[in-house]
Amino acid sequence: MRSAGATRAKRMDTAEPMAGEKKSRKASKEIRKQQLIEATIDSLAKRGYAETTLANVADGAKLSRGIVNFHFESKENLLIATLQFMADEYAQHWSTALEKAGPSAAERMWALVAADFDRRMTTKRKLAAWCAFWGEAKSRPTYQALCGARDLNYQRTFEDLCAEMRIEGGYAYDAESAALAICSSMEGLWLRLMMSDGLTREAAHKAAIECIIGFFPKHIGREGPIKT
Amino acid sequence: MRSAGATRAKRMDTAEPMAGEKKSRKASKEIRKQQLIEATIDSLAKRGYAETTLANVADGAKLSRGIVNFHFESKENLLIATLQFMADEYAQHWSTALEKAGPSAAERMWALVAADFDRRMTTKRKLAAWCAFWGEAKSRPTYQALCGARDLNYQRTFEDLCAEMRIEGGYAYDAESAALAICSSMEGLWLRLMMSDGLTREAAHKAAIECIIGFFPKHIGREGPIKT
DNA sequence: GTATTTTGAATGATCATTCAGCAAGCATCT
DNA sequence: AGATGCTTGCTGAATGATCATTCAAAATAC
Repeated sequence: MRSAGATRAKRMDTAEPMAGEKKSRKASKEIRKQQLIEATIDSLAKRGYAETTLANVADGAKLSRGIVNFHFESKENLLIATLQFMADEYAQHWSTALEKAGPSAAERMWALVAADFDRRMTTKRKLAAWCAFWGEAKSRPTYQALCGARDLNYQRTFEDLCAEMRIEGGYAYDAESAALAICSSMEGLWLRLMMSDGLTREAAHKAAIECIIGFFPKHIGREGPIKT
Repeated sequence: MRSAGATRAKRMDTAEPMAGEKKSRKASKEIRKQQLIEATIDSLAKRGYAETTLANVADGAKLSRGIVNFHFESKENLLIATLQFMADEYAQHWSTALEKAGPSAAERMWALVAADFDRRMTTKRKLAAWCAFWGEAKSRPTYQALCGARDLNYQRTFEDLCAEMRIEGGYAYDAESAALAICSSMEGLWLRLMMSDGLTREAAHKAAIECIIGFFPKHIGREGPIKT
């Protein structure tokens, strides 16, 4: 194990220049928390939920054993904070993509799908961490709530887009079913990206695009949203 | 805890009539193993993977603490046997559905999708158990292999059906992407069935049907495969 | 009778949590 | 500037709880 001095030196290298007096302390605390969350994601990806121990996390962060309980009070709190972080990051990511997209429903849906298969989101590491939480969500209300909140806005946004295109295109199905099928498909593709080594991010993205083309053939083509 | 006598009496009620002398012993062993596997699925569904202990399983089966190690040697063996059992059952289920289906690709696909949302397969109990294993599959090669084997034949069958209809209908996409999108969608729907209380089996099945209609509009309609 | 199955207490390993003590940052005083 | 004391952050050994596994003895089947 590394000495405390080395660790601290490293932190000071990477941390901000410490302008204010109170700020530097607070920043340090947040940075340390984030460091532990990243180490938790690493361990979840490497060892899975059941085999992730506080010792693993601490070792991964190159810190001592008691550190997690000092910053998070308990293992459960650490895991909740980790899931919270991933959920926030995910929401932030697709929200930003939506803002940057064009005004039409087709453009917005295309952007949402692209965001879901963005290289930054589909790391094996993050997919595995998501999946670890999914596996435990059934029996843990807190995880279920956080995983569910991930969807709630996303799915509603998706439903609105589906409804808009449905009316424009005169499609026969109902918007809820379409949104459900498409969102589920993307989640299932995430699952497979994580599980099998044979599937690439690009192939998964392509499959998702075929899926939305199936639902909105007048609005979306293989090359992108269809301009009218 | 119940007495051993009561348990055994119950087993003899439900077990086969015990014809041969050697056979009855062997049967008893298999029955006891199955009983423990069922208790494991119960515990996975109720408590999740991480919190499932051998004591839970034994209590659930109304048997004593050491029983699992006697029949399965280790906790790991029990879990592998449980996953194996679920995988076999699943494969058996869709294979049977496929055999019973009509000869056309559309009929066969309709039957496969219906099988996936059959009441017997989409119990919260079983979905939760599947999901518990998915969550650990990333870091456990044995689980990964068993979960993957689940797909291998299924997906290949699906790809063949997609390819057949694609040629008949002159659809523009490639069969692999279509099969991937549809299979993933169904897996994602399973995930959601397990997670959220708001989604019903029927709604999930409907969404899956809309998905395949999108891919094969000339072959499949909302009421079933389209006869030509 | 012997062989098989089951029990449940004992064992030892793993792990989360605690906490007394150490180190570093920071302000105040000389 | 250097010394002093206070606060915050961190360490790692100790603690106690949980749990898989073992096994001697008991129960049951044959």
